[in-house]
Amino acid sequence: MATVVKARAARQRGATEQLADRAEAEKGASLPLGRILEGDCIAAMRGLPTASVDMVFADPPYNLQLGGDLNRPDGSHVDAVTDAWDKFDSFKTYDAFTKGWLTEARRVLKPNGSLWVIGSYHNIFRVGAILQDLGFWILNDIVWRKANPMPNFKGTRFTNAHETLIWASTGEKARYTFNYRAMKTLNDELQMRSDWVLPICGGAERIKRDGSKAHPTQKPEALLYRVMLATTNKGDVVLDPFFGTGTTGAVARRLGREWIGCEREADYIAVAEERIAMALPLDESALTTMQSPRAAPKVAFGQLVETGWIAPGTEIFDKKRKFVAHVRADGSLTSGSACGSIHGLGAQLQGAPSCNGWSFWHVEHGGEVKPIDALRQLYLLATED
Amino acid sequence: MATVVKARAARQRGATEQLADRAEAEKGASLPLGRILEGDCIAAMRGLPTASVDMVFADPPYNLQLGGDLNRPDGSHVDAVTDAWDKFDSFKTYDAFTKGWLTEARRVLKPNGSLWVIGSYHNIFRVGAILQDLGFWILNDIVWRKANPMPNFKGTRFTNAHETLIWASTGEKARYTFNYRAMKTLNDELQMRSDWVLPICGGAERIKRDGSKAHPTQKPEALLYRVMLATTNKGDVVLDPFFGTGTTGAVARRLGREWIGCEREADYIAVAEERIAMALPLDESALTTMQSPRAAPKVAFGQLVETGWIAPGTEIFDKKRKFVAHVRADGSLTSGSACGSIHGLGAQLQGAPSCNGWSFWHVEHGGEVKPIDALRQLYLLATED
DNA sequence: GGCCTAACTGAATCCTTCG
DNA sequence: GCGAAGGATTCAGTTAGGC
Repeated sequence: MATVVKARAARQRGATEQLADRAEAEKGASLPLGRILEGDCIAAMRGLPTASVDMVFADPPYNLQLGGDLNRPDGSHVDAVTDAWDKFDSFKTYDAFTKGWLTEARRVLKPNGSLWVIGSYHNIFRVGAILQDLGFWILNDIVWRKANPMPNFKGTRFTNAHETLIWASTGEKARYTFNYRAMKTLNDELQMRSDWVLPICGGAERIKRDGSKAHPTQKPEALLYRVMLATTNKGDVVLDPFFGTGTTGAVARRLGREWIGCEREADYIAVAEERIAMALPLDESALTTMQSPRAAPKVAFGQLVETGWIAPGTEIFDKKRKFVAHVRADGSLTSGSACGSIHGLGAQLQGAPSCNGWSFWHVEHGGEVKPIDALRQLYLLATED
Repeated sequence: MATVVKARAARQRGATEQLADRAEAEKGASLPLGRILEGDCIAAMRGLPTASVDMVFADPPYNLQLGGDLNRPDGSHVDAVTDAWDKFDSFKTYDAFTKGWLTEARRVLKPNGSLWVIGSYHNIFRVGAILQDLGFWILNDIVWRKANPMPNFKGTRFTNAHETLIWASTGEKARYTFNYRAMKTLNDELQMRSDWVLPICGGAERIKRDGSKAHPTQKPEALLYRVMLATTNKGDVVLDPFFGTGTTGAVARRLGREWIGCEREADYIAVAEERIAMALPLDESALTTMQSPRAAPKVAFGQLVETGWIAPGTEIFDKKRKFVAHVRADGSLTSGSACGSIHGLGAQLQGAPSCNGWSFWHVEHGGEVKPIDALRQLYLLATED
């Protein structure tokens, strides 16, 4: 089904863009898809071609600046992030590091690709400001509201119960991917909001080695699932510069996306490779998602007239029958001295800046009053392959 | 009650600090308490003594950078923030402005005072980075989750459903005020989290002049109420450099805090003065409406799919197995050529006007057939706060 | 007054394609 | 790059008016 959609999309696109597609495919052949590049992520990204990936998901070090040890009220010790990779001398050092990897990420991204970064209040403000300075255009900030956060044991602050993600395109005019309909469906037919309630990663999902957690900041797969479903298409290439134990890779594989990871620590790489090998790709039918009308085949109103679904001369009207118009042979409408397309005349009569004629105009059909969009749906069903 | 706390605090502190308190009290006499300083806030703050206020609450311009007009799907026009005070040439200009007022705020704050700033993704990352650069120490970032945000009318992004507040002390070692007990009580004996669900300011609370809103971005009093209750004591001095229509002043008066405002626009000052004069100190009945109920644990079907409780591709069916469908990656269902949400497809297949998908659809789970609602209950139990 | 429905509103970086 | 035309797009809450 997804291939059908893709083929249809290709048919509707110009020859130039198809050539670009082929060029991309060839470049893709040289991309290290499904591989973890060992070493510093900036160096690793330098080896990737410019404008070659569709999305970057980054979970950089948070620069937590933790003080001494922390104990719970019962005296037990809290296992904090004390790894060397989270240590920076100063904000200046952290900023330079951030600017470095963001610059490479920007180069590697396709013009219509997008960037995701996750962080906490320790680092996210610096990351956000720097990515704006580099020319990224913020589309949303997303709050991951943790269903079960660690409490503040000392009672000195509010429970830190969320993390922040930034979603950004490469620039103001970029045409990024957003699967609006799939998100709306995922959220019980309400628009998906900028605050996401998801549990933290624990239980069976949390990877352990020798009885303790394999990585201190493993993200839940559900988070990556929503990110990828929302802002990539099947077959897209997702790059994660801070791969860790490979959550991005595991979810990408499940969702039929390609992936590339960068990681410095050999231990994490070993865990990630084993983990991704076990991730089961979903089959085609499960991967199909609800499509926006934007992606559906276009039906012009004139087509319904030509094929006899609506006869020329038919009277059509708005829901309250405040306005009445007649259909002409070319699919245009007349109402008194005014005329125009279904959209244009609807807007004109209402004095509105725009109007969706498909839902505005109604017609009597089989004894019932229906919006003309209902006829379009019937037409589509009847002419389906 | 608050005085008791204060007395205890005084007893526990040294003689030097008590002297400092007395010095502060004398300085306080010269502070323009309960007054709105007209003009630019940086200039106004320069007239205030160093280390003289206990808290700064700032709601600076967000630098929204809006494009053209926006209309709702019904054709109505969205009344946007187009005021001159929100216009900046560039990020550089905005940063300089931000650094200017934050520097003065820092000087005016007492060593153990704290700073609050509210913003959106347009500006908050810049504000956060700059205040860190100035030496402020972030204590929490707080997410105001709007119960009723404006939707994204064009379906191009996630609904921007929150704003972010930063709470910071003057430095890492500062002994800031945090009324832990009061917050826990306000939150039904659970620690107050970093995400607050509150309605936007509307209805009777929204101040109008000549039938239209007096200020485009009036904040709800409930927000200020929680901020002040959490991080100031009775009698503390609260400074608001962007006073607007005086929400900070009105809440300060009600809660027995002193306040100082800065505001450039004479129109806003007039509104604020009238408003604060009418604010009744400690209106207990209003207090109850301030306590928002905890976010209703609403779970969308898609969330069960994302979190792996129901895998994409899973077969689900009605009780009599008359209808069978398969789950897709976005939480939609397919059955033959039909597809839709759990509710929509259920209705469609039965030819019914509506259907409760949660009780209609069943799934095999642990060898038993259960309605999917049972899985939702399990999920809720597992992720409960 | 009470109930029902229509109209209105909110810090918003809010379309796409073709000529 | 720009203008014109096609056509896709909303949620929770309050207020006002009709009956």
